[in-house]
Amino acid sequence: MKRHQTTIVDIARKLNLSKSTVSRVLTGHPSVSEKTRRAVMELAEQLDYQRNMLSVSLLNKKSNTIGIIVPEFMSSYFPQVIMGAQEVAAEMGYNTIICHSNEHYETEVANTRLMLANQVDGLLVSLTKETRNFDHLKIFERKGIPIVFFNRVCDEMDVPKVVVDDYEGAFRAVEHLIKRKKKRIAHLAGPDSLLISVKRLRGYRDALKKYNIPIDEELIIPYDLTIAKVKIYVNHLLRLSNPPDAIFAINDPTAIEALQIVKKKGLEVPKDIAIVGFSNDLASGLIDPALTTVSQPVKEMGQTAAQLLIDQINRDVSEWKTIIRVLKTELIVRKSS
Amino acid sequence: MKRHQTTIVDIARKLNLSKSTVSRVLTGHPSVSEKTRRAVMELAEQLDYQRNMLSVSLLNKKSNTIGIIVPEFMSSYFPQVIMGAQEVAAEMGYNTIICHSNEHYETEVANTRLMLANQVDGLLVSLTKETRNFDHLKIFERKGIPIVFFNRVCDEMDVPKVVVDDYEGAFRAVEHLIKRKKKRIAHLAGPDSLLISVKRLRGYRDALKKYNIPIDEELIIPYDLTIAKVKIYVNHLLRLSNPPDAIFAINDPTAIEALQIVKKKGLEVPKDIAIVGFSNDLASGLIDPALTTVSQPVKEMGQTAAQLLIDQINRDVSEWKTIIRVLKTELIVRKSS
DNA sequence: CCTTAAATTGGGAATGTTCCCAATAATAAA
DNA sequence: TTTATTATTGGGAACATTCCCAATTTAAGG
Repeated sequence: MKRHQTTIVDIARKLNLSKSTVSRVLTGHPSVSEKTRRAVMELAEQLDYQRNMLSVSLLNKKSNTIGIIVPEFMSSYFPQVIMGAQEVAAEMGYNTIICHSNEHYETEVANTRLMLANQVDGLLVSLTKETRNFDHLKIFERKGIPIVFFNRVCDEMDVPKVVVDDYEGAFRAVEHLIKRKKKRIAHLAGPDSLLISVKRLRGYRDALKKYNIPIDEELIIPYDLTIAKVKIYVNHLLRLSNPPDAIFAINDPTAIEALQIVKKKGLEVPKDIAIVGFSNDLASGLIDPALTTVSQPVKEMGQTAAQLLIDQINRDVSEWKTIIRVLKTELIVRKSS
Repeated sequence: MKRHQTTIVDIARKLNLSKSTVSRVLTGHPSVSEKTRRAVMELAEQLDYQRNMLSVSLLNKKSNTIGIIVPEFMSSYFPQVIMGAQEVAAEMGYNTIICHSNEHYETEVANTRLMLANQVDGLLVSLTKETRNFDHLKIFERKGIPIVFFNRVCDEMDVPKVVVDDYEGAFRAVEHLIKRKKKRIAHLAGPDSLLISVKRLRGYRDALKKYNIPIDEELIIPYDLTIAKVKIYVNHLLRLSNPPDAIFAINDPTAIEALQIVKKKGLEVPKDIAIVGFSNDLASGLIDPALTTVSQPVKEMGQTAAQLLIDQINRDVSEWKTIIRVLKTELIVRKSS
C-alpha cells in the first residue's frame, strides 16, 4: 500500500525473473549471466532498492548489531567511549544501538530487555551506580550472547572487562598532592556499589599509608554522584575544626563543582586547598585554575571494548575468554594543585 | 544449534499447544483460558522468553525504531539533544539508532543507507557542514519515511524542522556588545553551507546596522568549524591595524578557544576584548572569565524534533506537515562581556 | 440427552531474504 | 543431429511472529 518499500520480488516481477536470481545478483553471487546482472543492478538503482536487514537478520539469526548501555550522557566521558566503540564496530560491519540508563537500575533492566528483543549479537555495558543485582545481565550469558563490561564493571560475572588502573591512578594523584606538601587530603568518594569507587579509595588510602600520613575517616566522604550534593559535603569539610588542605575527587564533574564552591568561598586554589579530579573531562582544562586530573584513554577504552566483544561474538560459547584489559592512566598536573 | 533463543514454538511444543495460542497469551489477547494463560506465562518466564522484534517488525512493516544522525559528538550539545529525543521516543514506544557523521558528507550518506537497511520508521537529522547535496535524504521522502531536521537544517526540502531563532539570538548578542560600548565587533562565522551560519551572520549585520556602526568586512571571518583554525583567525584579527574590541563567535567551542588564545596573549577579557558565544555549552559557565552566550533549549529541541517526527510517522504521507518550529533563545550575560 | 451458542484452540498465509536442490537453457563434443 | 556437459535460472523451505478463519471443545438451555 502507501508505504511500500521496493523488494527483491518487485524487481523479479518487473524483469520476469525469480527472486532467487535477483538475490544472487544483489549478493554478488557469480553464477548469473552478465546481461541479467546488469538489468537487475540498473532497476535496483532506479527503484532505490535497499536490502531489508530485518529479514536477513531473522534468517541468519544474526543481527549484526551490538548494544551499548551507559549510565549517563552528560559529561564528555561516555560519548567519547561510544565514539571509539562505534568506530571499531562499524569497521567490522556492526551497527550499534545506544541506550542510557540515567543511573537508574530499573531503566538499565528495561534497556537490556530492549536489547534482547532487538536480537543484539553482543552487549557493551557500563553499570548504573544503583546496580547490585545482575540477573538481567546473566540472561545474556545463558542465551549465549556475549557481554563486555567497561569502566563500571561487574565483579561477579566472568566476562571480559575493560577498565583503567583506578588504584594506580588514584595512588599517583594522592602521592602528587603529598609531594605538594599537603597534609590533610580529603576524598570525595563514589558509592561503594561501584568498583571504581572502591579501587580509587584503596589507592587513596595506600598512598597516605606509604607516606605515613594518618588516615582520618572524617575526610573520606562517599556520595552518590548527584552533583548537587557536592556543595553540602564541601561545606561540611571546610567547617571541620581541622579542615583539609586538599581534595581528591572521584571524578572531574565532582572536582569541578568542588572547585567552583571553594573559589566562591574566597579560598585560594591551590594555596589554601588543592583539588585533583579523575578522567580529564573536556571542561577540566578550561576552568580556572585548570584542574589537575588523572586522564584515561577514553576513546581507546571504547575501541578495546568493542574489539573484545566482537572477538567473543565470533567465538564459540565454549571458548569464551574472560580477559580483563587494564588501560594505563596518566596524571596531568595543572594549576589546581 | 548452540545459540538458540527460546521461541514461541518451543513453548508451544512443550505445552502441546499451537503457536497461535501461545502468541495470543504473549500478546495479551483475551480469548484464551486462564489455565493455559498461566501455563504459558510460567514457562515463558522460566525460559527467559523474549519476543523477537525482528520478525514482528518484518511482519508489521514497522520497526518502531527511529534513526538519529548528528554531525558530531564531542561538545555537550548533541548528546543533550539526543537525550531529549530519546526520552520522547521511548515514551512513545520507539527505539533509536544513533549515528554520527563526523562532519563528513560521505559518512552521512553511509549512515542514511544503514538507516534504510534497518527499516527505521523515521529519521532525525542534523546536517554535516559539508552537505550540499541532499539526494540521500530525498530518498526517504520518496519512500514515505518521514524526516525531521533539527539545528542544521536543509533549506530545499519541505519537511518539518526544529531550529532556534538564530537571527534573533545573534542580533541580541551583538546588541549587547554594542551597549557595552564596543565599537569594532568581529564575527567568527561558520561556513555558509550551514543555514545557522547565514542567519547568525545576518543577525550580526542587522544589529550593527541598527546602531549605525559601519560593517567592516575585514572583521567577518567565515571558517569551517575546525577548532584548531581558531588560533590563526584570532591572531589575524589581533594583528589588524585597527583590531576588534569584541568577538562574537558562531558557537561556544569557538568562543572558548578564542578566549583562551586572547588570554594567553595577555589581553584582558572583557576590558580589552569582549567575547560572546552561542549555545551555552556546559563548559562556558566554568571557564574564567565565564562566557557570555546565547543559550538554546537543547533538550527541548530534541523532544520537539522527536515529537514532530512521530507525528509524521502516524500520519498518512498525503497529510505530511512542513511545520518549522522555532525555539526561543536567551542571552546569558556573564563575565566575558 | 440433545441442540445451540459460546469459548477456546489450531492451521496456514504473510513479511523479505538466502540458499540448497532441481530444472531448464545454452554450449561443446561426438 | 544427438548426447553430454556446463551455465543459468526457478522452486521452495526456513527464520519468528501475527492474525484471520475454521475446527474443536465446553457450557448452557431445552
